[in-house]
Amino acid sequence: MNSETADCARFPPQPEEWAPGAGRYNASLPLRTLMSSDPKTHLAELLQAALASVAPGERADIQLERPRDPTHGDFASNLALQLARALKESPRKIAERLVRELPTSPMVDKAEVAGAGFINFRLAVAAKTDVVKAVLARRDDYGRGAPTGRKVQVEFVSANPTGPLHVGHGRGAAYGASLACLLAFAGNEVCREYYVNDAGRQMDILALSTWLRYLESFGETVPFPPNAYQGDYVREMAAQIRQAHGSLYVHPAVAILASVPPAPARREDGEYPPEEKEQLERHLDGLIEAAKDLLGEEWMYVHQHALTEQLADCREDLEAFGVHFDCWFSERSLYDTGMVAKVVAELEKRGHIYGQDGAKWFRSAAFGDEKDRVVQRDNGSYTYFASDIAYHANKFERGFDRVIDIWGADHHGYVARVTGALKALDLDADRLDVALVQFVSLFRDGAKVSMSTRAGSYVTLRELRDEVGGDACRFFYLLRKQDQALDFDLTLAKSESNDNPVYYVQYAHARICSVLDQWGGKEDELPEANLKPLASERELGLCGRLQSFPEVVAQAAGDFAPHALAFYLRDLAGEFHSWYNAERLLVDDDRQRRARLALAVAVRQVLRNGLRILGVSAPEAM
RNA sequence: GCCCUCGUAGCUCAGUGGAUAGAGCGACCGCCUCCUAAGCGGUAGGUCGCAGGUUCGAUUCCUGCCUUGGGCGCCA
Repeated sequence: MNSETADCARFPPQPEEWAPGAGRYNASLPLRTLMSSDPKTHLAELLQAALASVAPGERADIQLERPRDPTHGDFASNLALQLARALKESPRKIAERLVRELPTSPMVDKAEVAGAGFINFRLAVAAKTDVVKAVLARRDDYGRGAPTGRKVQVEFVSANPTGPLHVGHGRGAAYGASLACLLAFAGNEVCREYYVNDAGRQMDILALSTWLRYLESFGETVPFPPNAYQGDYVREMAAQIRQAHGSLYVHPAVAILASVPPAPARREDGEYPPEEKEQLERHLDGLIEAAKDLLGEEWMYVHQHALTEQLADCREDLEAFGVHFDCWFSERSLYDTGMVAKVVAELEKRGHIYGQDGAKWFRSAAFGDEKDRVVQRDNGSYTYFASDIAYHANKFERGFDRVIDIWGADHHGYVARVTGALKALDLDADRLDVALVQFVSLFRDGAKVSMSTRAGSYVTLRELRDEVGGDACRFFYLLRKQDQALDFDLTLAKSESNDNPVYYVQYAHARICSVLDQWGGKEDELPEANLKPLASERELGLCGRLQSFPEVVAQAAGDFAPHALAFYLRDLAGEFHSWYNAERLLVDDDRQRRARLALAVAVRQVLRNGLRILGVSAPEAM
């Protein structure tokens, strides 16, 4: 025991010693809470006690961090620096007094004042190695947060079911799935939802595209609009319909075009001036109207077929990517149940709607948006915004404590209007979080892969998975904060080499499995191993890393930041590899061998728990 | 033009109101008769965009400027 703490012999402290009546510290706190087995919590309690003694009545947010520099101990607190102003005393002096008043603890080897007034703690060896037992006891649950009782909804991907998912959707999928899993692991009840935009114009365009391809196959060729869906999957759906129903839906091309505004002359480069673009849109809408008129009830068959087909494809794609949803929520159902009309009426009742130019406008500017927005057009149809309000109102009705929307960054202009609408409806907009996912650029051999949705030349998620594999996809997507643009290096993700960070982490897991195989002993005896032999700097460092896993989980969940977990796993794997190279695990000495294997198994467990949250597999051999 | 976002090592990126700002890749020098070299050790590499301000302390917070990307439809 260090001389600075030698005079601090009152342990356990008597409550009245560190909890004066005027103090805010809870004197009735049971003593055993001072004996938290988690070192960080324990240190915070010790500091709280010292604070109550040094500065009765003073309240402070006890912060403990793990210093990067090992000479700064295992934990450091800036408590004295925080108090300097209030106490009008130098931080170092306060720190010295705090250290003097610190209750002694078997978990603390040394507490010393350093630098500007930091208090550096060095833990007793046993306090570090005990984490191995905790990990081996809780196994798959190590790091799991206590149930919060909170219901959280994460809505993500929600791509229009009008074609294959592309690499941008893949990022949203990887982020959303990992975030949902992370939030669940942190103790929340999580519902994963996909909002299906099955009511809008885009779906009509897809149905029209399919029908036009179908007609083509019968020789009834209507020039295919450049702003319709170009992909081959449209032809496939057309062929399916033809196979199932023959010529049932055929109408003469001339009859279709009769009432439709003409399209502008075709431009091979696909670049149309603004007025021609508008003309194209009018032409497309005309075709949709004509299709609806001619097909009548049968239009809905084509529409439904396209929707079902694309949704199934999308779902299959996501499942193969390890992304699952608890709920697929239909936009159309919001219209069918009258929810959209109801919510607009409700806004109207509250005086937040006014009419102008024949349309209904919501006063979103009064609720933090840049300007007011139309919710119902002059032709009586509702805007996408209207159904979005209804959808969010519905989410809140379902009783989630927290609603998280994961949107493409190009939707960021919608955040203000949606939160505005919630406020206007007297709903607690603070319960809504919108996480914006930035764009993805693919790089192959250092060169950017050009993608254009317009030209239909985008790389699909499926192609990406086929090329680099699901694990590398998930990991690479998560290696970058979601609100930052991502450069996805295909060459690196594909390389089965030491350059590839996903293999780096997985390899650590496989290595441990391999060592255990060679050991051939009984793994279930390891939790009882005596951990005394764990004493090297690397071993104790690894213990500290394992100890911080629950903190990393909690922090990452709070920040909606699964990438923090990916970085943690890379660090953990790195520390393991260093240890593995420096020291043999399968040493002759049985006691030491068991201690090391116990630590290795604990590392493997944490790698597994972390990888599972990220949706990456933990292979036993590579 | 207005709003938001970004700027950290050659490259790709973490990070934080506090101690000497980190990792991976690339470069250079080493390590397999030994538990998987998909690994490890070491060296080099920085005015944390620029200028002010708040603070005991700013790469972190605030303001301005420059820069990156995005948003500003009765589109979805």
